[in-house]
Amino acid sequence: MKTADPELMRAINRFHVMDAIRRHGPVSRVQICQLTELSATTVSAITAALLDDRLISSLQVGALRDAGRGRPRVMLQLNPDAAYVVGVRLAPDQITVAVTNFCADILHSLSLPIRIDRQTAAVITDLVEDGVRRCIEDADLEMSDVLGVCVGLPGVVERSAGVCRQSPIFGDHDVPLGAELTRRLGVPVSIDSDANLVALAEHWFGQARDLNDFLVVSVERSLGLAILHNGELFRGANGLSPDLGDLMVRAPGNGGGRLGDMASEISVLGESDAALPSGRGMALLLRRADDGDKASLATLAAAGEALGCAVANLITLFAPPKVIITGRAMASSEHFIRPLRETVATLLPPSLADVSDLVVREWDDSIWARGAAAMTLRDLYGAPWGTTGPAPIREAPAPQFGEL
Amino acid sequence: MKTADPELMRAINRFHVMDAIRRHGPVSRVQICQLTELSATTVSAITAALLDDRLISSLQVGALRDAGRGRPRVMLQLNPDAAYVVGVRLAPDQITVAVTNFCADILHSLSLPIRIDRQTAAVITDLVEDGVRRCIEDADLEMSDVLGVCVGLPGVVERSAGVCRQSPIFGDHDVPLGAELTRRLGVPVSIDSDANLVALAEHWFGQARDLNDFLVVSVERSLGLAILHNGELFRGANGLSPDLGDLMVRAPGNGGGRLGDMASEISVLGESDAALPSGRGMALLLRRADDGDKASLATLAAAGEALGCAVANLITLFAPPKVIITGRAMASSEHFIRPLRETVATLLPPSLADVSDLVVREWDDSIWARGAAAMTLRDLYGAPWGTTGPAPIREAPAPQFGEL
DNA sequence: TTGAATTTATCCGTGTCGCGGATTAATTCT
DNA sequence: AGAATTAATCCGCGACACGGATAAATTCAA
Repeated sequence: MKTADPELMRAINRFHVMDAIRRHGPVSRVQICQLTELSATTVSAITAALLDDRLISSLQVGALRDAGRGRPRVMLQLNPDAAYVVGVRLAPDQITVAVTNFCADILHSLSLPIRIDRQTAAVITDLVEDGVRRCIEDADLEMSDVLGVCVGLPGVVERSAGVCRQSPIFGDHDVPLGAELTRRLGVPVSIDSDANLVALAEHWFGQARDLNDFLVVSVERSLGLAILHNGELFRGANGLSPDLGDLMVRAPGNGGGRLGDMASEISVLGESDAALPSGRGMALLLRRADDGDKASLATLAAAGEALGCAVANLITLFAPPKVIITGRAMASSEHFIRPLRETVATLLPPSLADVSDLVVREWDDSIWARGAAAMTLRDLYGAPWGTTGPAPIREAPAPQFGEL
Repeated sequence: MKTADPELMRAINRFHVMDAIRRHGPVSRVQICQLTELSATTVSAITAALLDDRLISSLQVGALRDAGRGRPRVMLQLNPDAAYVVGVRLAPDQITVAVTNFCADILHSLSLPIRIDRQTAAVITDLVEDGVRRCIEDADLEMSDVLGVCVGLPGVVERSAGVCRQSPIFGDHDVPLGAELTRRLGVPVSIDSDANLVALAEHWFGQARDLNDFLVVSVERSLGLAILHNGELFRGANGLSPDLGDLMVRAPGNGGGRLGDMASEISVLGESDAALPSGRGMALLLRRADDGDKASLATLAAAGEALGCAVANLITLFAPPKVIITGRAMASSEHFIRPLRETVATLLPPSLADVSDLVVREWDDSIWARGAAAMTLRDLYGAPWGTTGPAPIREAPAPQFGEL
């Protein structure tokens, strides 16, 4: 851990101010004082520096004429043009690229519907490089305007090393995607699991803005998991993102096995129908279930129960107030979600029965792009040791000891 | 999170110095400079303050006459008498109490072999109070000498609230043990899961001193789990300690269910033999297995496989370099451990095959007592945000002090 | 035995930071 | 137009970390 000096002090407080501005929209200096519990003097100094660095800008008056008597407050906000970042998402059947500004607003996005399932890593890297260059061009920007790129993909990703340990996208293991793309594009490229990006986006912009702990479970071709714990993305010991598909579960009704072979879209479809391109098979299955087809219903229920078992275990471990189930098609089907809910309710120990709220959320393509942006911007905000997210939630503290 | 001011700065650096002294035995100021990367001036100032507070003491010369030319370094160490703390462990069949000094050395300990399984919380509290008072007296101390008490017990414990949510010890749920004992004893009493105490002890004193990530799985009457992640004890969202027994697993061979009903000593014995007092039943079972009794072997193997399944999932999530299996009797039987190892090896995804080293460690009664002491002393060290444990991970081996 | 060399620990001056109180700035109300 | 009010900045203070100079305590060599 870093040793404390005035510089660190400043970095910490500067981060607090940035974070307050990001979270609470256009905000005045006095409000920042209250939010951060810093003195007016300090806030003034820090905001001056931030304005000087053009990371924030002051909103010209004329807007908020809030009934106040004295000198009007000048509102500060993130400067949208302080930096641009690119988010890339690799899914089995498409590559999506988006450029965002410093507020993580999407300026331009681009979707390449290509089946990259079993392409070689080299081909995929080519496609990503071209997509990024094209998207930047279409957004009327230069490569030099871009501060960083973040690539999200399913599987086990070691962010700190920039290596994809294992993914349904790549045939190979240990693909050094980050370094290779950094070399080709000439800007820093980080990679992360797609679930992590969604979790960060939910935390910064979505329905988990006021939560420091929640899970995101993504159900698509493969299963993704992200854990936000204590306001930070949880990573394994080596910075590994955990992979939900590799958990072993036992569903109440049937046998057990690798979760990814029981509850992902790919496994569900394999059982009932040949996989048709781009979600047609799933749509078919869901329609059949809606029509009351026993086999389809059973298939979905089995998947839901298997995933429910894993979710129950995760709740037992992390006790998150909220679990967000997300994904494209299957995740929003009641035939899948109801068994999932019931399984969770059955398996959870009584002491944890009510801690978690399980919600379903369909995502649009923009959410992960904003997550990718946020992931890159986090560094620019200068977070000294990571903490991001909402205001601290303080319980009654543990018993303190008097001074000796 | 706290806002940064000079006071916090000092607290951080002060903690670093304390931590360096604790970890690297008697140590000179120059060495502390290297360890903490603080300037000599700062170290001097902080150590002076610590000496003034009598938290550390300078070792008189005469010892280390290390062949050096100049002014000899004066060694600093924790002052053993800076504070005394009491550790209590509640197990189903005994209460153990120990008093330690500031170095977590045990001064006196006391064991009450009482079956407290289904006693009322009030009775247990009485027993603990008496035991603590008695032990302090036997150690020739006064209550006022004692800085704090930490109680470790199996089950789900919410340390920050001082509440035992659920435990095999108590019939009731949500026992506010911490507050009640604090009131009765007049000193701060914290509570935690016994597994957490063992984990902290391993981290401070045991075989995980150089690790920032590891798991402790305790196999006794019930199952305990502690997770040390990023140098800190992992707790669920509300400060809940996770409970291993509540995980649902599926063992490869047989069916599945709640892990606590499949792999704990109590469950194993229930299947094969009536529980005899204080481990006799387990000894019998193990002897039978050694003699080749098929049923006993199968019972142990089933338990090992069930636990192995859970451990595999935990490794998938946390990717810890080390997993420590601990406990009294069963945990050290090869008939239990071998199936466990094999199950883990089978279930672990290939990408994680070699990340974790699974070791077995029998614990003596002292280890958890030192853990309880450490848990209480941590606060006194003034850790501003928790970080405890070994030296920062360094590529090059720790610098030697001979030269310079 | 005594002075040079050497290593350790402290002292002093400087710069940065956050903070509280006074001061200036920009409004609205009367 | 002046008083009241609220926002932001300025000024002086104390705490801290740091680098370089200084004092302290020892060994080595003559």
